[in-house]
Amino acid sequence: MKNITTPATTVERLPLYYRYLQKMDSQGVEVISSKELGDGLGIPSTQVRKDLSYYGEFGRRGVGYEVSDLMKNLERILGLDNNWKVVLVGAGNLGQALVNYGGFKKLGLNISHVLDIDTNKIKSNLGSAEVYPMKQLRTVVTENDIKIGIVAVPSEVAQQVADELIDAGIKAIWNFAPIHLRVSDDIKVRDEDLSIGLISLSYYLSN
Amino acid sequence: MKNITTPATTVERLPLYYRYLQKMDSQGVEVISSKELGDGLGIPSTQVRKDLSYYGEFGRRGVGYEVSDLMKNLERILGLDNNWKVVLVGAGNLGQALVNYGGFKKLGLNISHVLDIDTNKIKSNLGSAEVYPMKQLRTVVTENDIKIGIVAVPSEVAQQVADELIDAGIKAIWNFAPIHLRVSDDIKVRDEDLSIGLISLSYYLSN
DNA sequence: TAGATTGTTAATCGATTAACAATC
DNA sequence: TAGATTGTTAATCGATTAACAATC
Repeated sequence: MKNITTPATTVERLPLYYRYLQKMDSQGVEVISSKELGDGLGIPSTQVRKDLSYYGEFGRRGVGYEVSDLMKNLERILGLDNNWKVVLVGAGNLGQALVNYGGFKKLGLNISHVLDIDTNKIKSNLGSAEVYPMKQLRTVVTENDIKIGIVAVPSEVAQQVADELIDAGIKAIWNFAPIHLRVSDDIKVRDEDLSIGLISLSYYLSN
Repeated sequence: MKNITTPATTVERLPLYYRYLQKMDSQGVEVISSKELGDGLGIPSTQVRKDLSYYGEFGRRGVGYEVSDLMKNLERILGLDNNWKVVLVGAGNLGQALVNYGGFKKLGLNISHVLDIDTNKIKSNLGSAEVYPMKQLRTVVTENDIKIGIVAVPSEVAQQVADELIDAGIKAIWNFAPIHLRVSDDIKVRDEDLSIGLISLSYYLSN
């Protein structure tokens, strides 16, 4: 393993590997080859091996990868063993869907706190997350040492919410507002622009 | 304009251009340079020009791009003038959030029909979309000539739902289930795997 | 003409894939 | 040893960026 920078595309695939391993593990599979792993995800086996090689040598030649072992390694690599707390700002339709989305808990991630301007409007289907008014943003973030924030508010206020989150100590933002957030270099922003998916399908159907 | 295949990454950026132009247009801006457009989205001006150049020459040297003109061209390129009907399968939290997501209508796309196994469970906040039981999948798709389907059902049934949609005539699928759908080559699948976003933030915070 | 900005070429950078020695 | 599969190198492929002539 040389210390070359990992391609961004590799990072996107690691979660897929991890989740597929979870699935195989739950089915009692103990050893898996890069071919089997790749086939399950529509990814070439060469790419699976190459991706993993950025982080170490996890397999045995002639044999494959031990499922539980590779899972543990990926947990560490992806930082899932940190048990991050996550704060969600904006409890509209999308925000509520995210809180109730089952996929995160399995991954050691959970939306622990929810903020909204109108705490009354929030329906009670927010699972185990605690709900607070926007005013308490700073308190919630600092007292719980939260580093990850989700922005699910209207575009017009997204930049302001991001600024407040960063000011309170947030280091990574998952942004669902369809605007370009301006942040300093030490803050990681991940845009999840839902319109793009649907428009790109329209594009491919038309061309 | 030569006929080279357009990079997939370019297709992802076209919707961003289009939406930013809509915003500028609503603010009364009539002409915009690739620099201004790029700055608003965090994209280099060279890339903006290169992206557009795959489809034609839309600007005037020394001047820039006429906003309304470029918008019309992008509408055509993205196929937004087709006024696609879209069928959503799965009216859970996420499905409901998608139906109520305001961003699509502005783009000439709209979720016109919703399917779910349990029509009773569906709350009434599904806007103008019509709700049908799963049994009517084929009828809804064929009678309305729908080509785009959204899969927002649990992973266990996602492949089966996709198969049924394709069998009824759907050509493009927006898949929110975190599994790899197996489809023939003439079907376009766009995966929207929500876990990846959050996990990748965890990764970047840990490294 | 002087200044601005496009459209495009060529150079650079980054990601994927093929091939194969190493090794279980 | 024979068969299988990893880890890695080198070749290929694809995307971004710098530079600049064309032109308003």
